[in-house]
This record gives sequence, structure tokens and C-alpha cells, in this order.
Amino acid sequence: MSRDPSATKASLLAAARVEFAAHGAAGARVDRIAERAGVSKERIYGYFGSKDKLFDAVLDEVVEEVMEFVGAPGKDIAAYVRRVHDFHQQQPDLVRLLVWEGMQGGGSCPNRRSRVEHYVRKNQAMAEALGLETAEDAAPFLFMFMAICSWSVVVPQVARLVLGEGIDTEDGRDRLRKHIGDFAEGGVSHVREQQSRV
Amino acid sequence: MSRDPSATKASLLAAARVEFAAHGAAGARVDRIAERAGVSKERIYGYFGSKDKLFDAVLDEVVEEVMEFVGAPGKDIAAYVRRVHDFHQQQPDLVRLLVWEGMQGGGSCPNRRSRVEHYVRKNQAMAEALGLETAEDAAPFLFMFMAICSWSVVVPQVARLVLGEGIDTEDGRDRLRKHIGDFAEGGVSHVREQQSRV
DNA sequence: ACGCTAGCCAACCAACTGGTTGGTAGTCAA
DNA sequence: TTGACTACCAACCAGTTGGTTGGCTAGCGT
Repeated sequence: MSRDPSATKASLLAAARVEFAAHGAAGARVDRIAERAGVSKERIYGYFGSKDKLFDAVLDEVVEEVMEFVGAPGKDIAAYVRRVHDFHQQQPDLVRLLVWEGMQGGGSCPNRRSRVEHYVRKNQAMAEALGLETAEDAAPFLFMFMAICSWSVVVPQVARLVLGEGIDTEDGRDRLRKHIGDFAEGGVSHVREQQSRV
Repeated sequence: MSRDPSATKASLLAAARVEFAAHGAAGARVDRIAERAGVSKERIYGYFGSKDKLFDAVLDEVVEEVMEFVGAPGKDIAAYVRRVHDFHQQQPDLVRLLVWEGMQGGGSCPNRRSRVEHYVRKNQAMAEALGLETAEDAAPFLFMFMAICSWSVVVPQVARLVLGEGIDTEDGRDRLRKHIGDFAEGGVSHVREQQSRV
């Protein structure tokens, strides 16, 4: 074969990402990953040590990636939220990986350091956009945004049940998109009002 | 043994609920369910036919249950949302089962009929509480509420990362609780403003 | 040219999976 | 009591799993 370690590793990582996003760490099959990568599964153990460590590596990579893709929030918070929503809709991998991790994981969190750092930066950007003093003040907003932007990829069946078959249409998706943006905007301004009233 | 079919069935159902909520349909182990129920696993096949059908039965039961537990929304929408949030926090089973279903399921939705009915009723109650004309208008709000109320049980690791270790404390949870209620309230009023402006 | 290291794989393994089977024993009607 | 029916279980089965092993070979330094 091509005998190119870094290419093999990358191929494995890419295949693992598809598999893990689809089935989670527990449901993923090592053989399928190897097959999709066009490599012997032994290489997984050679390079990553174990299935779980491979999962961590994939998550790391994706989290890193998202930093580049979604720009910083601006003044128009509804637009930003709509952008995030679009991103998750088109590229559900990140959300799915995070949800798998949250649902299957035993509470331990690999790569804590770098991930905390990542969110601190996001919170700071958010604080600036919202005109808040500290990153901690912005955190709950970021969390809410993630929730409303991700929900329809996490429980698509519930979306169909609650919102009707309409979400499978262009028009239905647009309506939800708009709703999410406006909802977020209203949520932010109202919470800020409440807080400043103190 | 006790030789009481309905009791055996109930025991199996209860054990399955714990197992499925913890690991999902795919990750659940039939042997563990049987063992926890104190019954031979053959009974699962005798009563329910298959692992997947047992999952559906559990989901049915839980969805039915939640109808009783969470009361109807009133005028104070923030209070209602806080109540829902508390419910999910204390009893994560329903959310977890729905998320497993959404993440693992192939799009097919068992018991569609009764579930659609369930959400139609919820949407109607919501429409009434919010003073909206139709159930369809209320649906997106219900969906948003579910998202923000469930998110911290779906991705607890992200919650800890974004919001800081504080959420593991009484105080931190209270702050998030309040934030969610206010956020929802603001979201509702702002979206309604936008809509009436047309 | 030669040896040595590292990338790679086919074949293998023990453990575990969902699901089945043959048979035992309570229970109820006659 | 007998016979039939149903709840039940231990043992079993074939297929699959994550992970390992022994050996082959490409490519580099010498």
C-alpha cells in the first residue's frame, strides 16, 4: 500500500468521524471504521490505542474545526444564532458527537484543558457582542443558543411530531430558523432587562 | 416463582426503562434487563417479541406518564418553563429516551398516532396559555421550551465546560433555572411582537 | 547491497450478543 | 385425578465484538 503514516492516520480519523457521529462511541464498529478508511483495523490500535481514545481524538479535531467555521457573534444576535443553526443543520457531526459523549460518557471529560479554553474564548466574544461585563455573564446565553440551535438535529422525530411534517419542507425550515433567531433575541434582551433592574 | 404475568411484565418494563434510559436501545443489554427484573430473559421475547419492541413499550409508558406529571401551562410562562426544567432535571428518563430514539432511530416513529395526538393536545394548551389562535402557532414555542429545559441533561459535560463547575452547586443550578425561565419569557414576547407587527 | 526499523495486514481469539429451545412446574377445568 | 395450558427458566446457539499476534515488506541509513 501507499505506506504513508500521516495519510493513513488522517483517513482513519475521517472514517471514525463518520462512524462515531452516526452511532456514538459505544455503537460504532471498529471494523467498519477500518473498512471505510481502507486500512486494517489493527492500525487503529497502533495509532490510537483503543476505540475510546480514537473517539477522543475525533472529538478534539471537530471541536478545533468549529472554531474556524462559525465566526464571532456580532451586534445582530438573531443573525448570529441563525448562522449557528444553519451550521449545525448542515454539519450535524459536532452536535451529534457532543450528545453521544454526554449521553454515554461517565462524566469524565477528556482534553478538559483545551476545551475549557475554547469556551472561555467563545464566552468572551459573546460578552463583547452582548455588551456584558464578564465572560461568565455570557455563558448561560451561549448555552441557550446551543440548545435551541441543536435541538432539531438531536430529536428530529420529536420535531416532526411537534411541528408537523412541515419541517421537512423548505418553508417549514425557514420558519423555524426565523423563530429561533427571534426567540434568542427576545430571550437575551428580556434577561438583560431583568438583570439590570437589580 | 411468583407466577404472576402482569407483575412480571411490569417488572420487566421497569427494569427496561432504567437500562434503556442509561444506554439507549442499541446499547442496552437484554441480559441486564432480565437480571434486574429478576426474570429469565426469555420472558422478554415471550411478552414483547424483541428488544426494539420492548423499547417502544417503555417509551409509550413514559410518554403517557409525563402527561400526568407536568401540569398545563398557565399565564406565567416563566414559571411553567421552570417547572418543566425541574421535572427533566429530577427525572431525566423521558428526555434521555427521546434523545436515544432521535439519535439511533432510523427515522421511523412507532406509535405515531398516539404521540401526534399527545403533542397536539400540548400545543393546544400552550396556544391557550400564550393567547395564540392555533395550535400550530404554539408548536415552535413548545419545541424551544423542550430544548432549553433538556439541554443540560443531554450534554452535562458541555454544561460544566461552558457554565463552569458552578452548575454542580445549588446556587449555580438556581441561576440557570432562573435564566431559562426568563429567557423563555422574553423569547415568547419578542416573537409575538414580531409576528403581530405584520 | 544489506540489515533494520516501522507500517501494515490476514488470521485469529476469547468474550459477549440477541434470540431460541426443550423441558419443568404451577394452575385451572372437568 | 387427569389433562391441557401457561408462566417460566437453564442451557444453548450462531453471529459479532474489541482487541492481539506473527509475519510480510517498503524504505531508509550505511
